[in-house]
Amino acid sequence: MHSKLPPKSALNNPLRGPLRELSAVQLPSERPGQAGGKRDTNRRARTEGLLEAAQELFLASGIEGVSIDDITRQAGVAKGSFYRYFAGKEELVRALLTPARERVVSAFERCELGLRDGASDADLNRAYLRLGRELLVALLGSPRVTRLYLQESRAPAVHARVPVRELENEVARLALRVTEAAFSRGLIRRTPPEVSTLAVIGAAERLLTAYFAGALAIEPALAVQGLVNLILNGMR
Amino acid sequence: MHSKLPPKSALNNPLRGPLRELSAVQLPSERPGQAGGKRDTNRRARTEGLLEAAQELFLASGIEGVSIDDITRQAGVAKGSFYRYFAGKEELVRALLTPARERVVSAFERCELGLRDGASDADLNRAYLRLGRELLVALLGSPRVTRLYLQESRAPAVHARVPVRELENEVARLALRVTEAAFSRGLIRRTPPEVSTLAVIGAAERLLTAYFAGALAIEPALAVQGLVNLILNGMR
Amino acid sequence: MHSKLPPKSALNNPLRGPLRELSAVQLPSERPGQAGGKRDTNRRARTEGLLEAAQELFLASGIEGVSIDDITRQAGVAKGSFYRYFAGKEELVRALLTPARERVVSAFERCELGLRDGASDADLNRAYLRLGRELLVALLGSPRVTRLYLQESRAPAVHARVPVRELENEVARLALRVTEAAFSRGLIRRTPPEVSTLAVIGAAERLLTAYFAGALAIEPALAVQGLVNLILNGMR
Amino acid sequence: MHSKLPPKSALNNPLRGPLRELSAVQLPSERPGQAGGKRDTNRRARTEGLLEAAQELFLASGIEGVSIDDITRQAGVAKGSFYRYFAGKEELVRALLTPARERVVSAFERCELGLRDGASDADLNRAYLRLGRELLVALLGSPRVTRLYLQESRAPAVHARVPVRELENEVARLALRVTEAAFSRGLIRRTPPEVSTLAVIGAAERLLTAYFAGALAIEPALAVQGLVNLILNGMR
DNA sequence: TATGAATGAGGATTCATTCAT
DNA sequence: GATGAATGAATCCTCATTCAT
Repeated sequence: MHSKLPPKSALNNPLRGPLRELSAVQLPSERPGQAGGKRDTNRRARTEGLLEAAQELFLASGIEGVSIDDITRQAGVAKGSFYRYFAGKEELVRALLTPARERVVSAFERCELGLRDGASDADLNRAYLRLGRELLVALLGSPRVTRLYLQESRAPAVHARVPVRELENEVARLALRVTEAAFSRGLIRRTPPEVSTLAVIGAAERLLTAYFAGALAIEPALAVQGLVNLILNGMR
Repeated sequence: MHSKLPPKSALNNPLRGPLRELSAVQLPSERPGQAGGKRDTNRRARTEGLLEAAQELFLASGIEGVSIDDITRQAGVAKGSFYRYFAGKEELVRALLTPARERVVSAFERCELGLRDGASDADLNRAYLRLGRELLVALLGSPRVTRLYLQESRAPAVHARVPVRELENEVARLALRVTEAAFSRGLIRRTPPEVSTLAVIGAAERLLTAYFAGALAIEPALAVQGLVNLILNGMR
Repeated sequence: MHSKLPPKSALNNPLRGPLRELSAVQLPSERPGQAGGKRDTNRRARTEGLLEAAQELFLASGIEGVSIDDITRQAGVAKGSFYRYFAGKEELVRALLTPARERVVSAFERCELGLRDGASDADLNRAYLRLGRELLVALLGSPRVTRLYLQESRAPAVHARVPVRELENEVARLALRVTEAAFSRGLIRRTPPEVSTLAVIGAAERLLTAYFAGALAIEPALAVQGLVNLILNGMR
Repeated sequence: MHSKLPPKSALNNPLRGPLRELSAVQLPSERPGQAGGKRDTNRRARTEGLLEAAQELFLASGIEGVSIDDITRQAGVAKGSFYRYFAGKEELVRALLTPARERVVSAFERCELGLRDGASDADLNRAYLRLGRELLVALLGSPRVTRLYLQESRAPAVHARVPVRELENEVARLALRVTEAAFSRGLIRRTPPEVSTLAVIGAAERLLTAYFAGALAIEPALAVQGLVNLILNGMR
């Protein structure tokens, strides 16, 4: 079942190439030239260069603190070229989030299914652990996108931050569905589903933030374990 | 148990006066005119007007999305007047946070003391509940500052956001000390202190965010109860 | 003949009090209060404080680079008070120049008289030497005003620099009259009066500038001697 | 003897094209477009237009009295365009001075060489006359830059005036070397080199200033002759 | 298609001057 | 009289977006 996960080393080691973490860059579709042809290749290279540059800069200065000029200068392309690839900063942010978003969504859906099938406490335990592990893999597999999400997902949904907030809403919605699935089957009792859902999300996000900031002494995998323990069994 | 909480109306209804939530505006002291004189009154009114305007705008557009022009226009004062009261946006943000910061710090300190004195599980339970309640009072007593903190405390510490991140660091530090106090007394066992501290902070912040966004169906006091239950006893 | 000159030490040593070099500060005349009374004393103190502050700042940053704010802050008075004493920066500059201007004018006039009376080459020599000496005394007796004049007298006559340029014109006019007096008596032959006049002025100003900048290794008195030698041997 | 001087009309009449006096505008080289292509042409035109506008305005109001807005308005370009061509006013001033600076430096160097080779009094006389003539040609060939230099070279070296003061220092240094060359060969005796150097510079600058102000009745070439006479007869 | 030049609105900050206290 | 608060124009500089080359 876990055989399709990337090996552990891929999670902890720095990624080799720039933006290796982004699997499938989204491109406008109605373009001339064959897929894989020279034009297509150039277009992809440009797009990835811009995304990579923007990603780096966003993490350093925040989405709002980075100008198109900054991005194109960092990417080494002309300013005018930016607008051939993205309608604006908001579209670029959307493109930046899309691959990770898809992975997170699918992780949630798979986990939800697993949760529906389980029945015993052990099943619940296993499902939640898998939820944590899969999300961890998804998030740590795109560390910079994750950091971008973490740092921008709370600020007001204005301008280029809109797609981040959309993702934030989607995550909350997906997570709530998971919790409600568990709740409806009587596996969770004491806490209202909204509360426990948001609490878990908040806890996880805060731990991730600390991890990325280097402020968490322990391994993220252990932190997940600790978090799941905490969630399931409480502090005592 | 809830008798010390502010009445519901105070939490959910808009505050009457501008910035009622800010207790004591910080002012430079070496100014002419008697305290309480006309000049002093005008000065305080201006300062509060600017803080109030900035607060409103920050919540709507984010700190970075609001210009000095926006603030002075909203406050109804001349652009140049801003700089008589604040050295820049960063200083204004600092002034905005200061009263709440002090209240939060003192709440943490009081709670830490209570925790040190307790010995039994019941003591722990009580101390944590009081921690939650006191912070809740502090935070919901300054709802807009709290929202400002929540929305800005994750983004990069650049420019005017610096004071928010400073506060964020301080909160994490204070909370960790509380947890370590409990941990050192053997009241918490299973989870490393950093993990449980950050998890609780993250959970609380997320719940507050949802509450302020109107996305939490239940009362915040109940949510706190639920959160503390969750923390202490786990989901099961 | 030299008995009325200040002693040498007064020329070379730094002046003790601030603005000691300014003898008679010009004040608006139709003010209430007796001359020498408390009001009058305060007024003079304020005026001198502002002039002193302005003088210092002008030398450091140029007349145009200094704001009213800078001056009042440096003088330790309220900004509004400035306008009770001066109509604006231009008037302040005028007040700054006036005492030195009067001294220079009278020096020129005395020298011109001496030149008209003389007949021999020795008379000419003496008159010119005295001219140089008297101007030197006048200029080095108000070193900061002199520096201000030197640094501002070439730039366009706009705004607050107008009075400096007026003085510059007056100096050129006075000097030309001196030269023409000598020329008309046949004491100077080879060079047209305008040329020699302006040449001498320019040379003297440049040497003074270097002296004040600390770029002239020799004593100013020796420099004058050298300059007069240079001029006289050339002009005859 | 005067045959190599520019004809009178060239000196007194306004120059035909804009900034004809500036020989080679300095441009960043790593720009796209062929040299001489449309882009290159436009770029040069813009640069010259800005320099020309600034030059005119600087002479009228002084460097400090002219804003970037003034310059772009006068040049007929958008405000933002200024910064594509110059990092700021200081850089523009530097660009304005550079061609003239190079000409002056080379004139000094050639003259110094000539002076080293000469031996007799006649050689000295000739070398100095040539020095005067060459500098005159250089300075009157760029009359507006010369005027700019004259009007700004004494004021404090702040902000955009820094390059002017740099040039002023360089001129003094070069001139001193010339004088020292003459001095070391025994051609000048009575006056210390610093004094005579600065005196000559000051005299020449003052005469030029008067000439440009229309306050010198005689021809500049004659004035130079007069000045050299004055100097040489005095210095020997 | 790629480039970077052009634009002018918008941002922060300063300033001279007036005026209420 | 003295103070410093208020004002809004002015200044420097940046930015997103468009467009000629």
